[in-house]
Amino acid sequence: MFKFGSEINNDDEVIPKRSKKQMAIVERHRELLLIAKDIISVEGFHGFTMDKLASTSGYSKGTIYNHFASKEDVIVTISCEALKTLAQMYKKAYGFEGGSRDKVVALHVAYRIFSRLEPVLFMCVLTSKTPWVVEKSTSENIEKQNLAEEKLVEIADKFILDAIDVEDLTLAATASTDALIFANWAVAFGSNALLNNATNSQCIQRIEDPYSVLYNVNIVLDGMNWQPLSSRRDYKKVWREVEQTIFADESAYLAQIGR
Amino acid sequence: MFKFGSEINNDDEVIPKRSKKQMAIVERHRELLLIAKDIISVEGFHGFTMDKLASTSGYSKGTIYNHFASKEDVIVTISCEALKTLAQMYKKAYGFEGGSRDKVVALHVAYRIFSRLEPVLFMCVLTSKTPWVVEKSTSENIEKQNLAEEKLVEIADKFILDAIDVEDLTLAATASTDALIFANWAVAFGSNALLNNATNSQCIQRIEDPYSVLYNVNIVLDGMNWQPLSSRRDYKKVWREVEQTIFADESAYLAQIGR
DNA sequence: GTCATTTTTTGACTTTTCGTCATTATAGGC
DNA sequence: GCCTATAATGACGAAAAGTCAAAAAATGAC
Repeated sequence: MFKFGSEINNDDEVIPKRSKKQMAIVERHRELLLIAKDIISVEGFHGFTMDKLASTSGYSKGTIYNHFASKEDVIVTISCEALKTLAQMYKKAYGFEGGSRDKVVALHVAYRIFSRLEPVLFMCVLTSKTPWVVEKSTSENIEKQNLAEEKLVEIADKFILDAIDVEDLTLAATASTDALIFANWAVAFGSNALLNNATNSQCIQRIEDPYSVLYNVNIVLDGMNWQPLSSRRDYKKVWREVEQTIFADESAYLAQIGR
Repeated sequence: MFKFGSEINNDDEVIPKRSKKQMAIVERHRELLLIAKDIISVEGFHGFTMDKLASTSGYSKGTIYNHFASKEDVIVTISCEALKTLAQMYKKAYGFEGGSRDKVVALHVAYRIFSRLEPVLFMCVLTSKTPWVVEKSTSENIEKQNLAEEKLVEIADKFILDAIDVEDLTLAATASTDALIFANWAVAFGSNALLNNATNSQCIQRIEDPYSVLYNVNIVLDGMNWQPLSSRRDYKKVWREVEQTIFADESAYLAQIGR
């Protein structure tokens, strides 16, 4: 469904001239990430070993280690690509026809769909934030991940600036757009992380509502006084509309595999 | 500062009769967890090995494995104890003299202080939610962790029920207390996880406000329409008051070590 | 096309650490 | 003081991470 590092024709990725050989290396890099993802999804993080990655891909261990500094580095790299994929989905959400708040809802739909569509990628992002992984990755890779994260923040920024522009949202003197992004990010990250992982928690089982993320999002956006408030507009409908228009393929696929 | 599993005289822990030998085992269990925490805090999750735990504690490897099924099991057990410690802090927060919303602020102060005071414990909770760890722990231990989590939820429930009682908060027909707990939990979990881990994120660096968690909490509580709204009461002051009264010792300690 | 040079690949090897288990030690009842 | 159940030990096997000298392949000058 998603291709790692597929070079979408957007201005924010400068593609340097590469020799045929270097192209092959880049190609293999992608291939390896894809295989790694598959192994993780079938055998878990522990079942995923560098030996397995080597034997499954058909390359030798040394070659694998030419691409990645460590096993953990593979995880961080996957997380980077995941963030790039997410960025694409955010851009798509930005294109949703609707009010400024509708668009933010679309953004959260994108995040939720992503987390269900690619649980392994989502887990990689989560796991990459863990010292267990950070401790063993190269600083360059961590840097790359931060950059990818920053791009995501930039996109999120546009949603907020637009809302301020059309006066659906007023920035309090004390708050920055960063603070608002942070609030959205925190609630989305927290909600999705808990929903995807703490599924054996009684509290979360009791909710079992497909719109529980939306409830939290509504609370946060109402709290920001982002117009129109949830009492005056049916955001469940908006959520569904987003699912059925710009993310129709993804939603259909999710429904089909029953997730 | 905190003792693992210190048997506080509360009704929710039944202490069965134990022989002297069994007492010694329980005692050692605590000792081992404390040592494990120290190793992790100094050498990280990778520097923490079962051999090191054995040699540092002076016990043999076999004995260590009598206590814990695996390395990951140690993490989950620490996380359990962390949740119990947190529960104590939540109870303390519940005792804060003030309105229902003041108390919730106290609850979030507790969470924030805990995450700064015991970053390793906090990381263990986060890491325990990761498949990397879950995959390798015994199901009993995971069950224990869920139970500990559920107790936390029970305490949180009281804050909300009280607020409904005094009509500071009205439960919408669609929402359950679980949903409200989930919203608070998600924002607290997300905010603290991101603040503690994504410190190299530009977006988060730009915030650098000690009250950024409070901003998010205010947004969420305002969004729930929890009275009095943040526009009508200075919750920064409440936050400070909580820090300086019921968590005075912890705050002083944090200030002292500059964290 | 060929040879020299650079780059890449390989997989055997070392190291590390997890987890096991047969053996040894100990505590406590009689 | 003896006996049995329980716990402790650490040598050992297995698994996986990570390394590196040697082999192979690509490149480019002539």
